[in-house]
Amino acid sequence: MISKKVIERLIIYRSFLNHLVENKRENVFSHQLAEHCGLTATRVRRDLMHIGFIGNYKAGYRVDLLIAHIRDILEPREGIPLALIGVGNLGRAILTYFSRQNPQFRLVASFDNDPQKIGRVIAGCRCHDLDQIVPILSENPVQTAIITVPATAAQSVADQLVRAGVTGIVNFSPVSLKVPQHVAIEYIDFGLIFEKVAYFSRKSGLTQASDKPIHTALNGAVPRTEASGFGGDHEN
Amino acid sequence: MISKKVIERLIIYRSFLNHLVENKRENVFSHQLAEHCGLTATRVRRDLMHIGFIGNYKAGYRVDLLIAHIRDILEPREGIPLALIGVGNLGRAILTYFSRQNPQFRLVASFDNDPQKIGRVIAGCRCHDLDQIVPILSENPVQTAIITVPATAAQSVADQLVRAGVTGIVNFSPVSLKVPQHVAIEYIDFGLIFEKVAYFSRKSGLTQASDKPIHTALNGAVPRTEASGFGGDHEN
DNA sequence: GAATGTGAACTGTTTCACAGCC
DNA sequence: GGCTGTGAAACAGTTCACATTC
Repeated sequence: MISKKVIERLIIYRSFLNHLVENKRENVFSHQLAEHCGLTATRVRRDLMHIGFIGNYKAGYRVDLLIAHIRDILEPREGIPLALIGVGNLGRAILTYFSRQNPQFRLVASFDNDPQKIGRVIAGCRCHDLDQIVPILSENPVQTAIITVPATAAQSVADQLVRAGVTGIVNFSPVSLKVPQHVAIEYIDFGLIFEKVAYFSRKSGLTQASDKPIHTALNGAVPRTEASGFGGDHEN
Repeated sequence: MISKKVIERLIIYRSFLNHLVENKRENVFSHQLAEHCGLTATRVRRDLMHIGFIGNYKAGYRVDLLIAHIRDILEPREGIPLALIGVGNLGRAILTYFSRQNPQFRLVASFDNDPQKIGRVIAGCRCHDLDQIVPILSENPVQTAIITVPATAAQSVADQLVRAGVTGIVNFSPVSLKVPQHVAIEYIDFGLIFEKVAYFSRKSGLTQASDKPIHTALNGAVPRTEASGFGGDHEN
């Protein structure tokens, strides 16, 4: 079983590798990958060793083969089906992100309890009634769902999702959810993140060149070619 | 120096503790905190020990004292000043989040390069020209900034922020940023997160009750009782 | 010489197990 | 008995150091 951190880095590697392909680069050294992804060369080599990818003593790693190898692990098929619950401001920002970007994901359905939204197509995705999660996801099965409803509704939404067969949840609401053990869950709590970084900002300010590198580097990342960030719905 | 993970959990504890205060609860046991925050009782006790908070053998921990103790560490004053760069869909969602919620944060300024937005007040915050980051943040100093611009612009924005004295960045764009060591940085790459969870969703579906704990719990709480599903959660 | 591949050491985090307290 | 506090063990993740290959 590949750990969460390795999976994260594979995604980051792939992003940079795609970049290299566009530039017609055929090979890459571990230290180049490292440099671009904000890691050490050793860690890169460990990761590649871990997934059983073999390089070449002279030329480093074949870009195309490595991309294929990572693809085999992540199995992205033609599009990862997702469902979004909660079409508020954040939910809409996410919908927009999908409608413009990455064909890598496929938004199957969205849900909300606002009568104004139910039935409408918002950012390219039809919005259904919250109560319809189970029936609709039974017809259009989805393994992964995104929760962007208010904290008070989150647990009940999660329960429905689990009943609908969802096995992975990205939870943007600031509450801890109780889900069965087989369900993977990732928490993105903006308030928590901002406060955490603010804490270390303050410390950095005081300590200056302190004991250790401070970087929190949650996800590390890389020039994802096609993916423009996404706050900006303007320019590029 | 308190580690990132402990800081995260302190924020989570505080959230539940505030809840307890509302319900007039005066004391709390480590296993209750653990239960609610998706952790183990040992880990809670370790954290409290780590920050030097002492409980009572009979009654557990005093809620009010613990809140005060955590507040002293996080120093939230009357409001953490923040700046937002990139008023696209995500940026607006974040602005709305602040204007409705937590007086804990104070959005000092927002920036964008869209002439349609510059000069306007959006979601309660005046939007300035991207080029004005340094002068405006020099007058209204901010230690922490949020980047929600497209990937192509992210590095140049980060450079300006650093020049303006920012020591902490939350980066929503999917690129690795080069910043001086004293700058704390946290990456939130939606695409990466969705794909990661999708990966483990698939694995969970197949493996069922497999080897190891499942929850990815990027930022915090994890509903966990015991060993469950997949390879390790650690760090983030 | 400049890469990769990898055992071994190290660091950070979590859990175990149990002493001490009420 | 059920709680806290904590040394010690276990574990995961990272880095070091170096043998190996071209």
